[in-house]
Amino acid sequence: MSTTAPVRPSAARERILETAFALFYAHGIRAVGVDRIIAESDVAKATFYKHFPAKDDLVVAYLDKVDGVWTGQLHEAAAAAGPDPAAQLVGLFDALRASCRREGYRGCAFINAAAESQPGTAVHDRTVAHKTAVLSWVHELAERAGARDPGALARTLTLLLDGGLASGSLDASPDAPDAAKASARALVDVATRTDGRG
Amino acid sequence: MSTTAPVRPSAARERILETAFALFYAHGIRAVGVDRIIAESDVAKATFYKHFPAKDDLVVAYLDKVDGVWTGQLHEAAAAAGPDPAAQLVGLFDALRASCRREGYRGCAFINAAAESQPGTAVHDRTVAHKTAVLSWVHELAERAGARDPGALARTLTLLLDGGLASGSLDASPDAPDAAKASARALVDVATRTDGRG
DNA sequence: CATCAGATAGACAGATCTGTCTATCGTTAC
DNA sequence: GTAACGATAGACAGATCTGTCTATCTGATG
Repeated sequence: MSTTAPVRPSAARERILETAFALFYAHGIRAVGVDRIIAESDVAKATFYKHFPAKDDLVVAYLDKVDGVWTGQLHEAAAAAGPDPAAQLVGLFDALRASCRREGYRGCAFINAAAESQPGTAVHDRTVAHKTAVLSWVHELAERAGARDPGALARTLTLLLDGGLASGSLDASPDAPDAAKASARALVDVATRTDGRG
Repeated sequence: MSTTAPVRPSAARERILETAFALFYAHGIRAVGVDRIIAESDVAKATFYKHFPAKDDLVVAYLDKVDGVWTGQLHEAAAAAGPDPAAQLVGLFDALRASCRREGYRGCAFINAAAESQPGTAVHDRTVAHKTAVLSWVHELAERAGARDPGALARTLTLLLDGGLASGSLDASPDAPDAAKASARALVDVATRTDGRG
């Protein structure tokens, strides 16, 4: 029993973060007060402010958590497409489809957070950092796929991805992710063709 | 002088809407209180609530205004590309580039509003209505361009557009709109090619 | 047993938010 | 001139928000 003691990142903190994860995403950041998070995570107010001195600290931690989850899904979807980098560039769009189909889907948490924050703040910076990381990961994939212009291909694919994420919650029809994937396939194909007909 | 009397949509109302337009877009909807709008538009509180019984009514009017402006820019950019519908489908992306370059650009007002509202509310519905209208306009253009699958092409192009709008404010580099336009050209080309090689 | 860190409950302060209400002032129309 | 209307200034209510603080409890470690 005492074996797992050293690794205990505070159950209360974990509960707060879990509650914030659900509430911030479902209702927006400003719409959810710390009082509600405190109540729903069964935590004392002093405990909350001990772990997160200000609400924005919690928001950044929330974005860190979303980053971990979403990046993981992206990588898994890419890996599931097999070893070929070009196929992975297409396969990652399966993560988009899965997300959009999820109950309570409400768009990209980062774009949403950016909509509620100002440039120069820690929250906004965290959003930019996430988008930059995704772009550079796709870029690397595009390079390994042998794209003629990996930068342009990566840019286009992330645009499609962001568009799908953003409009996925504004659109009843579920064909947006499919359209995104189909276009991604066409664009990857054109960008990696070697016969010069691209 | 009495000639223009019948058409006087209240100067105070216009001032309120103008102020809301600037503040809501720059700071987000929840971040701007009605008190601030009242103060900066030099209007009495009773006047404000006479024209907009609740804040949400002003938000919807704000989105109406944005819709008018943005749709106009979109149509103008398309028209500037000439009479060919296929060229217009590509040309409309010039509106994206112009928007992203504008000082104080902070993404798509509709996506931002959706991030701060709940499905089922008037504000959220207004956002969906805008996106639907843009999609059907692009769809019509795609049909006139003779696309094999106008629905798929329209969907893809609006995804690119939304992606550009959403990430335009999260990205220091200004090449996103150019990449979107280049991809749009490639996709339109493939979708309207008649030699069956698409 | 003693100590100390982390958690708890909740009062409190100060700001801010939406929305209501009263009382007054000009201007226009009849 | 007078009635009606739009606008003004600003007090007010009631809720909610972030953040602080005190006092107490619990459980593990020395």
